[in-house]
Amino acid sequence: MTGLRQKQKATRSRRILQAAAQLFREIGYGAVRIDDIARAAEVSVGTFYNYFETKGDLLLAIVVMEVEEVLEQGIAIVTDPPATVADALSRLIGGYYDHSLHYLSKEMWRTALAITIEAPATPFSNRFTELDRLLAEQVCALIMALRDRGIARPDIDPRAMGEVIFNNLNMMFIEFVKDDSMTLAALNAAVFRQTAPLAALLTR
Amino acid sequence: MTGLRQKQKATRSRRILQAAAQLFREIGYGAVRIDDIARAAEVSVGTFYNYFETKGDLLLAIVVMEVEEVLEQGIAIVTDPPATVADALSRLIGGYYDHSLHYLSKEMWRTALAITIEAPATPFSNRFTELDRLLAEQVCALIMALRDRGIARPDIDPRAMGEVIFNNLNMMFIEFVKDDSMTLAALNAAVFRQTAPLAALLTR
DNA sequence: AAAAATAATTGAGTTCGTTCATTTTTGAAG
DNA sequence: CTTCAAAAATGAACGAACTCAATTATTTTT
Repeated sequence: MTGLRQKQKATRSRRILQAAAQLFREIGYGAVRIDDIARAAEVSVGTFYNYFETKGDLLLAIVVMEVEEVLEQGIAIVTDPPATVADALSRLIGGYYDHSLHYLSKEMWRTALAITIEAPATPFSNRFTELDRLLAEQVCALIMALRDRGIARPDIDPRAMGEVIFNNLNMMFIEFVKDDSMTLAALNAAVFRQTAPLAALLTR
Repeated sequence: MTGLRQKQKATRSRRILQAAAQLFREIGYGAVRIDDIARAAEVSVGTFYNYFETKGDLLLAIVVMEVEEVLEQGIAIVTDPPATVADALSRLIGGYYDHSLHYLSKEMWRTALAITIEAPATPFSNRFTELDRLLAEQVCALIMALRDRGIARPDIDPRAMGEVIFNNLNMMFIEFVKDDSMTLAALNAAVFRQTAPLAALLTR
């Protein structure tokens, strides 16, 4: 039962997401009106709000897909990490960063990050926060893997170190999206400069 | 020349700021309309916009005053730091945190932080970003002071360490204001747990 | 197959931040 | 003291996100 309805719901949800993602990239999140999205997705404004709580929650739905891919991609590095602490961290962090502008503009990231702070209780905001936690856990898992292989010192606290390193890379990502003129290369270099001394301390 | 005008400008600016600060705390930033602020400050809505670019920029003006006090307060600790790395960091960071809710609610912080990410180019947003940089520098200065006194190891990179520790405390503060149920004690404990292992590595 | 119940769609209306053409106030010059 | 130019104040009008009462589509019941 509920065959046609469910199918229509899925179709409409997809159409709204796709239309919005394209418009956000093309003319910018701020310049897109709900009316534009509704028209492009061939639904009414009222229907839009049956599918997403707010304009911002729709943006977060798009961002969440991106972060899910990043998380997936990181698994490989944790499973089979590079041979030094500095290399392993650089690879994981660089992977996160390089993926970040694949589907999203800096403006989209700025808005998304702002929303997760300001309105942390919508469905997709919750999901985003959850994904952030999983990313932090992934960094911890990498450090634990390095310790288990004898690459990192045995007497460190992988959770504390992982969280600190993750919070640093996260904050630096915020700096990056705040500044339209900052390149990915500059971001990677800045974070490497910060993380390398820590990696040295962590090394056996 | 321009005696009365300058005086009136200062008076009005102060009245708007005070009225807004009180209303924001009493009924919440989101619930306050520009009209409420204008009425409470006895100016028109149009005049409000002669003094502040946006509602958010007014909020940032209030937040900036708070951060300026925090920065001031930190100087004493850098000048005469506690005798261990862990203590020194705890005192400085705890000082920041304990001050944070003196004039501002968590909701005000959430909105302010969101705005500095989303709209980083207004006058007070620029000032806030500048203050953030100065806070990071203060943490670096503390580590440098500890190194100079022989409390921290001489072979560390104080700038890299300071930035990482600051970014961590900043990110944790964001987590704190996102969660209305999280106490200051819980925040301090969480950051201590993260920072203490680092402090141990930094210790001579 | 018709009727009743349930779910989903719709777009005009509401709210609130922001703008701007007009009016009022202030300071300087004659 | 009067006149004039510049600065500041004003509030009605605008735009865009979001709401909700009425309508339409789908599913279930008889």
